[in-house]
Amino acid sequence: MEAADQQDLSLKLFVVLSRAVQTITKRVEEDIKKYGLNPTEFAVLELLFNKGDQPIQKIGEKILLASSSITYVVDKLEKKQLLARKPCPEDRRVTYAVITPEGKQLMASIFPHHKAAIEEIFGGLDAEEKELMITQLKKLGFYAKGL
Amino acid sequence: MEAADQQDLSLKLFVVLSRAVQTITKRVEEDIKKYGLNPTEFAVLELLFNKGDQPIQKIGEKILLASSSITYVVDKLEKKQLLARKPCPEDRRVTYAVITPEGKQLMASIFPHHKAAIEEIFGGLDAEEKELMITQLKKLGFYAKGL
DNA sequence: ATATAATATCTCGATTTCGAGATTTATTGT
DNA sequence: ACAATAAATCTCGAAATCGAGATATTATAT
Repeated sequence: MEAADQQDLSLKLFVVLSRAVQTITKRVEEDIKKYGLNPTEFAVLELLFNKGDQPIQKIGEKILLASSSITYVVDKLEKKQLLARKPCPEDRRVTYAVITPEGKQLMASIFPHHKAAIEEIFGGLDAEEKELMITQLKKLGFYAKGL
Repeated sequence: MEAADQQDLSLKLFVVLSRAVQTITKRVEEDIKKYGLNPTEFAVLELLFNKGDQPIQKIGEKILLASSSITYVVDKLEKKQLLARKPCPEDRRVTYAVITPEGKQLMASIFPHHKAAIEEIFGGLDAEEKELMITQLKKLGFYAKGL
């Protein structure tokens, strides 16, 4: 194949990928908004809910957010009483974000609906197609990351 | 397959998809930043460069940006002399965004590098795999949009 | 013909995110 | 032990985006 055609194919994939993700993300955000949270707040709570308490620093790494942004989101969730800050005794530079009982309760009531919503949004593909896409996306992401 | 497993699979696909796109987007944005533009500015200029002059309204539809945000971006590009506003004589509600010679020159010098950068970023898949992924993503996006 | 609807753009205030740099604490090298 | 370096968090100002609503113009329905 010509090099120019290859480039056009990659460009097209990039466009289609961006479009699909924008559409899907919009749907997911609509779903999350129903629960009174924005996507970032939800991501933080989901992390704490499913993976346990985290140093504030780690949250930023996991959900790819700048440290200053994390401070902002954690402040908001703290005001909403959905999480609390807890100083780390071993390393006094570190502060843990700890999900509160209210936060747990909220997530426990939200998460099943959230999963069902995503299942619906991804209904365009069957199980086998999803498996394959996961494999291919991992390959793609892995390669892009290593550049 | 159990319904719960299906949900887990969709959730996993959502996570992998989001991650891959975040990684890829970050690479592409790094590339664009080199040219002194942010992703939105680039998207607007690319649209005008490749598809010709557009009513401001249309730009928002194409790149999925709120009208107030379009005004902001067009203002910035106008200040940079990369585009100009031109009133539409037939419909006086409409203002066209018109790429300037400087804008064209910039895009002409940027676009080949941009395409090459994307080709490199998507190097993890061969042509056949890209074709398939395009097909599947379209299916996914089409379905999600129709919900 | 005229009132009503719709459309295109813009303004304004609020939200979210970022980057640079400050502060505090821990680790490392000498 | 001490200085230099690294790490975690926060503050601050700027940038980008949004939604609600204002304004001007066009289209529609009576």
